[in-house]
Amino acid sequence: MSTVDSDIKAALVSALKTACDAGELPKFEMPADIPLERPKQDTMGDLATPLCMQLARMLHLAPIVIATTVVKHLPTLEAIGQAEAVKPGYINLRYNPEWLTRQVDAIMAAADTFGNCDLGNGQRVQVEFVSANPTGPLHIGAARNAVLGDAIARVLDAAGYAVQREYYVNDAGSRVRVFGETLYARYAQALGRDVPLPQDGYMGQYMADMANDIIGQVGDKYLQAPHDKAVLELGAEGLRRVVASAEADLAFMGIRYDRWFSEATLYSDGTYDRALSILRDGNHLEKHDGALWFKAIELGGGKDEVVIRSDGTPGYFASDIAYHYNKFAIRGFERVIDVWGADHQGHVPRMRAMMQALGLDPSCLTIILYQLVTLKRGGEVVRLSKRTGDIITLREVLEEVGADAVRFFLLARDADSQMDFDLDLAKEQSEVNPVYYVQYAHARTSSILRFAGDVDYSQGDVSLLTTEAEQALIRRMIRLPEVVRIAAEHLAPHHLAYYAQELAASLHTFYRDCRVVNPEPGAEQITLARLKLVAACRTVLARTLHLMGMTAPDVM
RNA sequence: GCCCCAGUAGCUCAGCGGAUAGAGCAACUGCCUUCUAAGUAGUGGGCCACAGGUUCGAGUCCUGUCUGGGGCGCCA
Repeated sequence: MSTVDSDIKAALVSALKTACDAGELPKFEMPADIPLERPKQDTMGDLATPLCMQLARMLHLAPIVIATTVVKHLPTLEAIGQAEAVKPGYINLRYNPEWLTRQVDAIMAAADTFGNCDLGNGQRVQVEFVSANPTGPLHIGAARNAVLGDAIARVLDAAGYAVQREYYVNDAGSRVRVFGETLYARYAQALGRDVPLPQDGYMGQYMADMANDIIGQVGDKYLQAPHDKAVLELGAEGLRRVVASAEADLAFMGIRYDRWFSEATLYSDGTYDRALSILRDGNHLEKHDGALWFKAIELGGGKDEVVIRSDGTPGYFASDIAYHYNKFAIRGFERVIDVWGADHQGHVPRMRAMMQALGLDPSCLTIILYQLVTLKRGGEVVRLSKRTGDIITLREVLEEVGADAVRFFLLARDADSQMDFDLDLAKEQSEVNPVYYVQYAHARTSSILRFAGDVDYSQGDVSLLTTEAEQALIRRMIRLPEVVRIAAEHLAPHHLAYYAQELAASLHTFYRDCRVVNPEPGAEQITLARLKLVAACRTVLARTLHLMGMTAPDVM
């Protein structure tokens, strides 16, 4: 489908050359890329190129003169029915209606693969997302990360990349120790011991709940063990539970990972030592103030960063070094995408410096930063404090508003855009909620096909689809490949949300203007053609929804 | 103080250097004996924060200013 664009570009180049050879245009160097865009208004056509305005200066000719000449020599193309040179110097192109309607058959043939492209060429890319500290249930802040990361993975998959989804489990840091201490304290308290919570411990009620749960299963055996051993084992047990609950929460919104990667293994399998020795050999490490530092400044990393603290324990950055060394040098990913909240934005320059110091290409690592979400309820900001344990969990929100609504709302904005997430609005099942608007369109197509019964419309003649509404709908449908391509190139799945609404709008307009199942005599053929159109549209809607990780309901 | 992100219709936001800047909601006016009205047609609404610059062409790129958010820990 996207070959149409390249055919058009080739045809434009060919027209330019013909005009040159005929002496109608002066000789000049062909531009490397031919710009092709969607006109702002439908009346202008389906595609347009401002090419001639760019050439005007070089050729010392008015853009409109060049455009007229190019149009004159434009070879005929199957997809293009009309080419026109207009005012400032655009060439506007209009699809050939017969070609357009044939795309319905093409979509039916492509089915679930419609919209895919081979942009990625099978390149191995890893998307690492969420990766929240496993010290408590996922809270709502993780939702945007989850939705964004998963949609990026889905889009890249559709764009022909070999995608691996990964969750990085921070099971090695000092916070895990504190987590174990907290759990131990709650455990002991529940068994009647007066053990204080650690400084900086986790205050949430969930820790006490977890302690009780563990007691229910294994009793007081950890009280018998030596303190350090108990903390360690209890911490590990708690961690297992927290990770399992994260996995369950994410699965609840349709997100599955290929791998849950343990930070601790970086230290046990030698990766950490290897990565660090590379930095040492490259003279990127320096000891002062009792700590070992990564010299990021000299590589443009903003500020130097502690690798090993003065107490001898490795900091989070030590793990990051080893982890990214593992991703590229050991597992061989050609490209890695990390999805981070904007509050980690200061680390990005250091990550680039680190890549360089490890002898890796910094451009192979893309860090997607998303702005933080303000949670609202009926227009009121909902304040959260993780410190006091006063959190809103992802699970609560999923159960309250539903996974589809959470996904759509958090996906419908550019990652760079700060946004409010209004729980009451997301929950509202009315016209103010675009989630239902889009899903309703899909349900409507299903409903029409249901109503039609067992009719075999596979031989429907799509060339009968000549009305404005029918053709407008097809125009929208065939845009999906382009939307996927753009979303993949920019790692910006929000384009899907806008496209979904446009496609739904076209379907609804078509529904109003065109009776599909028409029992009147003589309407048999148009009924079959329209049923095929509806089926194709249903495919495109479902595909779009699935790329966003949403369900496509048949009944609403 | 320095760094990052944003500032576009009353509100929430799209807008891959190109044409008369778009969508949803809100407001107003219409449309259900018809396959789902969770729908649809129309109207009004804009110095694209501000000031310079680059360009044939700037909401889009550059510089500065203002406003909002985030960051600048031997936390992650």
